[in-house]
Amino acid sequence: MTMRQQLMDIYQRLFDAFGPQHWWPGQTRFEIIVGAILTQNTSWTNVARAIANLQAAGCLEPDRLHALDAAELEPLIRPAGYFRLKAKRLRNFTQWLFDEYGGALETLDAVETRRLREELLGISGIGPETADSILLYAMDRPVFVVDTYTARVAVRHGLIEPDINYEQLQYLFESNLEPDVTLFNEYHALLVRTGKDFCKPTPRCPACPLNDLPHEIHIEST
DNA sequence: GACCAGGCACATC
DNA sequence: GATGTGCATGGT
Repeated sequence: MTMRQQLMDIYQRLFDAFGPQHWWPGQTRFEIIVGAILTQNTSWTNVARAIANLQAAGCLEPDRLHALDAAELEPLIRPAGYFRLKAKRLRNFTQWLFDEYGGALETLDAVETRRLREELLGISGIGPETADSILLYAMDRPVFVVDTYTARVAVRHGLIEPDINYEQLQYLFESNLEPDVTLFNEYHALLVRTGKDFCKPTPRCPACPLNDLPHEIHIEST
């Protein structure tokens, strides 16, 4: 099988097993961006509480969020963990949005994807995964989002070596799949679902949809 | 009580 | 340039 066929086979198995994941869980672009920052190394259930607090406070809009100082914002996002750090990161984003784009997310539509990615990476607190999540799920750009689950599944099934970096793993998917926002959306969501349910750091993968793939290290490797 | 969760920046060697 | 560490809450 070619790499493309392997990647599509994995996708098909996961989709057949789990069905559509309906990502991103958020109503507006700004809510998606806020969620992308808050979910850094944090489970979504915790993030959902923080977002509910922001919603209740009427602060899920760039101007309202930006108007808050740290003493007001930190308690609202406390359930998401790293709350002092993430309060700064949210503010770094809104500061950039107002400084460079007048606070209007729609103006980002005119910016070319590579350039927008570089600009996002220039914001302190936004790394590759957060930037790509924003690009794919908030900006509808065909960018493949890589995360720890992506790497874990790919390594366990022998698609890559363990020491591959973020951009290399991203390139593996982007160079072998059509640049399709819907496909990238669902694929990443399915990989996260697989990671949550089966591909734990401690390898125990009963009933994983990928169990009978031709691999040697699905269970044994890290 | 240990481990994990949809990372990232910064220090240190 | 690789490797280590702090950040923090909540579920299993």
